[in-house]
Amino acid sequence: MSNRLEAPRYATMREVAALAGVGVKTVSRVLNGEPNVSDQLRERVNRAAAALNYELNVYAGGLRRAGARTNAIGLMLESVDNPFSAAIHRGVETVMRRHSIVVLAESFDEDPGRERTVVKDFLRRRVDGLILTTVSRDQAYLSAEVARGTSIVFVDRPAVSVAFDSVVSCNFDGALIATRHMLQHGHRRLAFIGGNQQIWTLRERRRGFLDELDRWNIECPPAHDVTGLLGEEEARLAAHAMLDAPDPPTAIFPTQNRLVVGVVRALHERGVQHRVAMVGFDDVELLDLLDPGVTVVAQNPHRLGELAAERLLARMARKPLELETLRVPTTLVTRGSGEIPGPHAAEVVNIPRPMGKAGRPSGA
Amino acid sequence: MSNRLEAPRYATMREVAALAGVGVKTVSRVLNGEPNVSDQLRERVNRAAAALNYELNVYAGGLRRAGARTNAIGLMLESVDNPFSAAIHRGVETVMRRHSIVVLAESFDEDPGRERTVVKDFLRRRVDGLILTTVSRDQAYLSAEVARGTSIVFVDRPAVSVAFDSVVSCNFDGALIATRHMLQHGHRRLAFIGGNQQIWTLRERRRGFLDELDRWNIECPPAHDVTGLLGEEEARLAAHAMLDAPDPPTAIFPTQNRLVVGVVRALHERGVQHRVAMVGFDDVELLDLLDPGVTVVAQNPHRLGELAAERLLARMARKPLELETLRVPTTLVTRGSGEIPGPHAAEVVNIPRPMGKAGRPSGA
DNA sequence: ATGAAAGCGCTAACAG
DNA sequence: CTGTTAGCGCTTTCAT
Repeated sequence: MSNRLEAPRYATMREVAALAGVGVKTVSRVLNGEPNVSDQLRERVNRAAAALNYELNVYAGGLRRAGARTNAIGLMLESVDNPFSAAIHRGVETVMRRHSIVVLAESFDEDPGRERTVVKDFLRRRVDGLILTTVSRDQAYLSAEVARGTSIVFVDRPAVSVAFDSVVSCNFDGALIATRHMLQHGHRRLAFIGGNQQIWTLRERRRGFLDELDRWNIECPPAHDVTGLLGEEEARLAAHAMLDAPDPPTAIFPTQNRLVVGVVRALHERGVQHRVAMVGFDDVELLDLLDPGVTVVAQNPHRLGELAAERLLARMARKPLELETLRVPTTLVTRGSGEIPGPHAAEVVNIPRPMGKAGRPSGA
Repeated sequence: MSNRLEAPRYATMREVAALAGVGVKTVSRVLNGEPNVSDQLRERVNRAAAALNYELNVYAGGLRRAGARTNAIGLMLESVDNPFSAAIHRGVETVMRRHSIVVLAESFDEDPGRERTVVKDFLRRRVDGLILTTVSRDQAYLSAEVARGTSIVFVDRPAVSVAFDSVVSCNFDGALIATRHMLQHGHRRLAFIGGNQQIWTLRERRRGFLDELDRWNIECPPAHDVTGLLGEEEARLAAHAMLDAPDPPTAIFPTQNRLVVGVVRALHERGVQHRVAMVGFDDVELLDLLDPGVTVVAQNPHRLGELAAERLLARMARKPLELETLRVPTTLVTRGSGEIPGPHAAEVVNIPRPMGKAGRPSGA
């Protein structure tokens, strides 16, 4: 007696064919916009489909179709919720939409365990390609995919153990420029504030920081080289701790959007935002309206997403391309906090030339 | 001679069965964790599957399985890129992950045309349910889905023409409280800054604003009741225009995250952020660190997402539930900008009691 | 405990 | 131009 259906009931092509009084293949032709159907039948089929509220089943079709494409790709991000990830997501979506490809996005929260689960899930859904941000040191679990011919592009962080295309920001360069900027403004006691050392971007940024200090023959004491911070709150506390300790830094370099916010908070809480300089890595909305405005090295996550998507499409089309790591430039955006003069501001003209180790002239 | 495959090549169950020397059904049993397989065969199958790098094809299975579920839901958002939408997305994902359900998120950019495309796309992929944010006045295109038994929940904005469950914020209440807050601080010339009037949330917020003004017997001149603004930049310009005109508002009420940022910018550009009051609708990161801090009515988009997801799961499970609109409270967060005293601050005790029209005592 | 056969909804490959 | 048949990869059904 009960008419309650346990699951939504979709009409089938066979039912549409029956109602229209035609063969199934004719229905398939009409609904897929194929040629060789008379206007009359076309009309009848459309009418029947509408009457039955028919919707094509893309997966049933794909099953039979040669080289079965699902017209879906998998996108693994740190978190769909993080503005940086979300911008990548939008960039990917924008490009994929032009090709009627759907984006399956999943957060993996920097958890290597979840990383495998998510990828496995994508594969079981037979996505046509993968765009991945990862933390795993060991990406051997992907080598099977290489053999199979799955198209994969890494975004934000390059692949480690296997050779895939990658699209990344110029992390090293950005960090180096930020560091030089602080040095040129007379700072010598700089502090590095960073996240998980497992993450490639962090290591690159730290390398840029230390390299530049090295060129200036400056040591960074361990107390001013803090990594492993998990978020805004930890960065805030770390900044407070540093500034409470003897010989505090005169300039701070937080190297991730969440950490930038944490450090800004600490400086404002102590009311030293006009005395202690800072340059952040990653731009965050409203940073320009703070007093002082916060100088940052800005990335272009939307562009990262677009490029990764375009690269993936090329791979999926089996274009013969060399393996490549595309690098998206970073930009120093000066707003005040990074231009607060340090104790050595007067000596600026006398600093070692920032080129080559130990002050050697470039090209020597 | 060429071995280059045009598409990734996945091993089939049949191949695994052949290699393991068993029947296909046995492979199916093992790989789906079904009982009634001897340890010996189980072991052999797993070995063969690993050797062939086999991955289950969820869609092929679902085709035959009764009540075929895809374990995917469709989530339509304004933009995956908008922090508000992204927080909803994360809330939905968090809940769905616990049920091994994947979220297919798509941006529709407040475009009614795209709205239909996206929903159609979801249906063709046979998602198990839909969580939708919409602009369309006419949602008749969904009535077919009701008939079919598709589970649908609306989030952020309720369904208009058809009866579905909805999960929304207390927009009216929030706007009313924000308005009262400004009035109680001595402001009488308030300005409303809003987006697309098509959008329900905007209309609710405007209604809350005008209702409260009405209780205080205050008129809002058309020049101070601006809607249809498309983003940060338009809001910024609108605020500038208002403040340039005669009889400028002494307090401004931008009613959306993008618009809040635009107005804040305008106030800072003119250097009047300490003279002109403002209360925003929607919280935005770093608003608390501005000078003055920006008072807002905060929503809880993550919670909206969680509730919508839970409701959808209940619907998908065919639980017998009444149609319902769940309301998530909004919170006034005072930070300074909303507490700037207005010209009538001294009269605060003499204002009409803010209850009932025309100052009538409540309950009369 | 195991597997052969049928069939999910669709399209490829052929007839007519 | 139109329709029939087979079969995509899997699970159901039902023997063994």
